[in-house]
Amino acid sequence: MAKQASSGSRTVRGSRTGRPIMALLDLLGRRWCLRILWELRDEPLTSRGLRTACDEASPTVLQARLSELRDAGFVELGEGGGYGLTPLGRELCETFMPLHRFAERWKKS
Amino acid sequence: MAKQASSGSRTVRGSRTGRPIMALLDLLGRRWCLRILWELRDEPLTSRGLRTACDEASPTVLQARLSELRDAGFVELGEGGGYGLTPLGRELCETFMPLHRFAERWKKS
DNA sequence: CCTCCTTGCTACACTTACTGTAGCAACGCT
DNA sequence: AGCGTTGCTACAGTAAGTGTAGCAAGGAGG
Repeated sequence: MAKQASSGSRTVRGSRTGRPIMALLDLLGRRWCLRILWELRDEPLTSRGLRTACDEASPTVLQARLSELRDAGFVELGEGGGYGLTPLGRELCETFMPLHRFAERWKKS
Repeated sequence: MAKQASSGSRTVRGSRTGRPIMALLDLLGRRWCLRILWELRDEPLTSRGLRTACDEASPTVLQARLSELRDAGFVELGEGGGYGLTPLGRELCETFMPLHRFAERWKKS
């Protein structure tokens, strides 16, 4: 799995059109990505804490997603350890908050 | 790939907790899922039109995602052909609209 | 009727992505 | 020194996605 060194030119699947929304949809559409952002929504977690929160997902993917999310500038690793959202990441997470309500209504269908 | 017959008990990865938000995050986190919803945002598309819009993604996955999205009640197949969003799906799509703006700002980082 | 084109959809071999388990070096604590 | 964390990685096995080809059904026009 190739890692992006810079956040400038993201080589993401299905979006060589240059439209940033495509790059974002692609990034968010990777496994555990949305979940990670969701679990970090209100407090930083250690890598292992995150793994627990994410239903014991494989550390391989989790680490990969965390790298991608860090490259994207949504997540950062605190000095004393533990992953947390950057201001940008928090902003993105806010966008998803309506999903919670939607999901509750959706269940009842 | 197992299809869910009912939308009642979704057996989705990483969310056997019963929390519908987890099921939703899992569903949306599958490849091309967000993109499909995005491409259908303002008009129905035929299966081939959708494929074109989705950067010539494999029809196998596209068809799989469409089945899942139909089971979830977000997408429907019109009588004269062509996939479109259901009212519920449209509602979900509205939730993502702020992403567009966010993505534009994100690009500039 | 017959061809032609489009519809939704599927088969299948190939490649990539993810899983699950184990384990690493580095740091702090007692 | 001996623990118990931390972030992170290796690697074999399995699941998921890709790419190409092609199906049956339906409509349009000859």
